Amino acid sequence: MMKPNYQVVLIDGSSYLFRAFHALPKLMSTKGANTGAIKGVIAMVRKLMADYEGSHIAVVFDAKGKSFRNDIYPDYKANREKMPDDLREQIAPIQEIIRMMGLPLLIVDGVEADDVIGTLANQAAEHDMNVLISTGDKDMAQLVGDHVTLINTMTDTVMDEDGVVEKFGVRPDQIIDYLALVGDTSDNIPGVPKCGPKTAVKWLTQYGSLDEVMAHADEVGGKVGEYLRDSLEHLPMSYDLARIRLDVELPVGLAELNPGEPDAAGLKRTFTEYEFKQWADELAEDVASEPATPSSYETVLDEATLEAWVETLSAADLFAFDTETTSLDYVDAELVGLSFCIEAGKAAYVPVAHSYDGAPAQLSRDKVLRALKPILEDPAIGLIGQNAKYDMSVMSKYDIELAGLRYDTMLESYVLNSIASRHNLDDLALKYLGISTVHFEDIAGKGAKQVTFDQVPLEQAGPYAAEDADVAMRLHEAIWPRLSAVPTLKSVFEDIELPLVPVLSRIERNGVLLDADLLAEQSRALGERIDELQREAWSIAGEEFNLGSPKQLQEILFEKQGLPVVRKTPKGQPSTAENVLSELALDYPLPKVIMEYRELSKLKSTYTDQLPKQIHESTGRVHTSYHQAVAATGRLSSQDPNLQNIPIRTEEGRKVRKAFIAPAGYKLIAADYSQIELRIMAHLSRDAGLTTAFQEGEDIHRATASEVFGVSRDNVRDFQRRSAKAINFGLIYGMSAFGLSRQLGIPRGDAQEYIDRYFERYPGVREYMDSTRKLAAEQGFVETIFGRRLYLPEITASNYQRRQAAERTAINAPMQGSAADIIKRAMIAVDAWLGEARPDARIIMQVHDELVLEVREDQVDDVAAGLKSRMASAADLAIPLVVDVGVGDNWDAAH
DNA sequence: GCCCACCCGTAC
DNA sequence: GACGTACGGGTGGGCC
Repeated sequence: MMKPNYQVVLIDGSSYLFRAFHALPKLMSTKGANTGAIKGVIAMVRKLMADYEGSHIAVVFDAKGKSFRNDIYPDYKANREKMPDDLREQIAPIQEIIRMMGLPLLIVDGVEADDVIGTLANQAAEHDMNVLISTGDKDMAQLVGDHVTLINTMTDTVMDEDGVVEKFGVRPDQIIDYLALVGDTSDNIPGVPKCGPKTAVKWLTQYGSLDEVMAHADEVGGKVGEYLRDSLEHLPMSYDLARIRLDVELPVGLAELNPGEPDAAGLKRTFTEYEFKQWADELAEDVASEPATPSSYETVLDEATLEAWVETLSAADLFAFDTETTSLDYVDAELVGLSFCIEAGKAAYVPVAHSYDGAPAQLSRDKVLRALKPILEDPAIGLIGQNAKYDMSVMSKYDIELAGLRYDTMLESYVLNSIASRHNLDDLALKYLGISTVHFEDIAGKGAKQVTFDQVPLEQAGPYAAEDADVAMRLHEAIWPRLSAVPTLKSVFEDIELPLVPVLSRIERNGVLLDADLLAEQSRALGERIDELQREAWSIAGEEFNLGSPKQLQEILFEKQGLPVVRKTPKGQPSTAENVLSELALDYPLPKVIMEYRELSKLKSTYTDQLPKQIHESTGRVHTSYHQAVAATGRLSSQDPNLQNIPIRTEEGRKVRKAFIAPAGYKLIAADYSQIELRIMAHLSRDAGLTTAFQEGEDIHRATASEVFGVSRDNVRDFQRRSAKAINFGLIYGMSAFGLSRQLGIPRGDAQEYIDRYFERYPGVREYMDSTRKLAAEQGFVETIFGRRLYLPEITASNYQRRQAAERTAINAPMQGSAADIIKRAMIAVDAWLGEARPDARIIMQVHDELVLEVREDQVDDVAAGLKSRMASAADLAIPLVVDVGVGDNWDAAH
């Protein structure tokens, strides 16, 4: 597409400031300066300068302090949160750099950036000049017209008049009306309640303008019609607030908005200071910036082309690889096509099973796989994937074991910064490459209309699939240098996360055998008891209601029966949570019934009803998905079904585990780390008392109770041990006296006393906690024993609550994360040991501190011993790691 | 019927 | 509000 000629380019610096800050990864220079937003904003400005060289150009920022809109409406932007400090400190450097780049920088008191841009655009349009406004702010759509176009430089999307209609459903000249009706929570502009985008468009389409909508307010039916009539009074004000001014007084004219000579030395100094190495280097060598790599995507339909690609890939050291299939579920997924990228911009899609009407002839799947198998199974040819576990699982169905996996961009992003973003391809592409990719839903549809990939026409499927591989390649190139620059992160990636991928793929594919008949019987029994409880509850309440509805229950308990409100939910509703009910149960009959009802209906709906449905017909087993890039601390998570929250604490719940069984001739072995997080706390803090207790193999809660309550080990009472246990767990979670008092049902003062005495007896722990908080605040992250990082952007938040939450995470993450690192290392070691030498023993589950294996009976002793020793030696700590091992015909029995 | 927020509860 | 990390079911409201 030809770029129209824009004589004027106006950049909305303020809108990008916030978006860059929130959307891009937080960066910090080694001197501790936050630089993520600086880099993001400057990158965009540079790009615009390069793309529109020769135009009048200006960068506009909001002025500090209030604008004229506050005079119209004192609450304008009133509920906006204070700007985070780590963003505020980046504003001055950004503006300084823009000045040094020689760009006109406009900040006008009393008005906002929007109004300055509106005024300049208006002046330019009057002179028949074409204006490009670079902004991330949707409100600017009202300025679009013959001469004015918007571009979002973060997503590279351009919006002209048709684009506005497409995005909003109304014309640019209706945007102010639209904004007035919808309102804006972030600016605190009131609209019409319950009137969202859809309703606003409907009205404006029908009546044409806000004035006409207001004139016909009486015709609008329903609840929302009432709201509209209630809003008539303030709507003109909302319109006025949303309206960008086109006539503000400016200190400079259009003609003066020309780029001047950049201050190269200043830029070099500044870029170096903030460690924007590439930009600094460019200045030195004065190298013209490289043009973006043009993309060349190919859809492979004939043997000769396939052969050419086979040759290229065979000779490659590294290429990116992706599969397209019929399902997100790796068990059911059938291969539809494969894509490869040999270098950024150069990729191919090989379709093998597109079967829509009129699909062109494709190479047969067998033939293609036969040609590719030697490449994919060659450990010397490196592969880059994005969530490669999925591709690995799919390919294994076709008897191809991916052998050369070197990089997985999802895991690279996760290890680099686990919380900065979601780690899917589309989000990463936007974040690290600044490009908006074709989304699956764009070509396959969504909801009920979604089709499987084999039904997507090749014209769309080819570029989409090739792009996936291309983007994986580019992402790797963008992320890896940053990841490998930190040795501990590089090692977490290379020694833990990447080797874990094939292990997890195997565990998932192994699956777990369930006794469906037993679960059905449990469901039946639970159903009976649930019916009884429901009748009982109705009889006590004197009316029928839905026991599963907290809303209805709250009415019955607190309004009709007049029970005291113990605690409220965050939304201000009287809480009916378990601990509230158990308190009320002391004095009233209904809560106890509800409690049992809740317990049993949870078991039935979540477990005994649900699990049998998840058994795959093809394997007769359930196959969970372990997610490796979800939990911020480094833990795995498990989904569809979640096998990491199967009940164990109550007798009733525990029965579910009897349905997790070993096949005939096999046993289950369950091995779990004993007190691993407390042991890690002992290791990290090197507290003498704690260390000794573990070294001598004491019951740690008993030992703690003995210290805290000043009694001998033999005289620890039951409640003392229970309290000590609560303290120990609380420590891991960064607990407060309030939390402990609530947990134990004791006065807060007593809880504080326990905590004080704990720290007296274990001073090393207190020092560790203090230094961890301090270090977290200084460096902005905490680390596990193996150097995995968790960033804590809110550790310096001015909001007390948020800061406290970040501090608790800072305490918890090194322990939880180190435990995760350790069991991951153990999984890799155990998997390697089992390898091909022990085909009748396999890992089938991981539950954070526990591994479950399925082992042929005659090998149980050997495997149990090997498992135990490998888990125990997965880390070398100051105290021993203890592993408890159990064997049984089912998971319950194996404990 | 689909989507989402909310409440609640399960695990470690 | 007050103890960290997850996943998921049911309800109920809004929307199409």
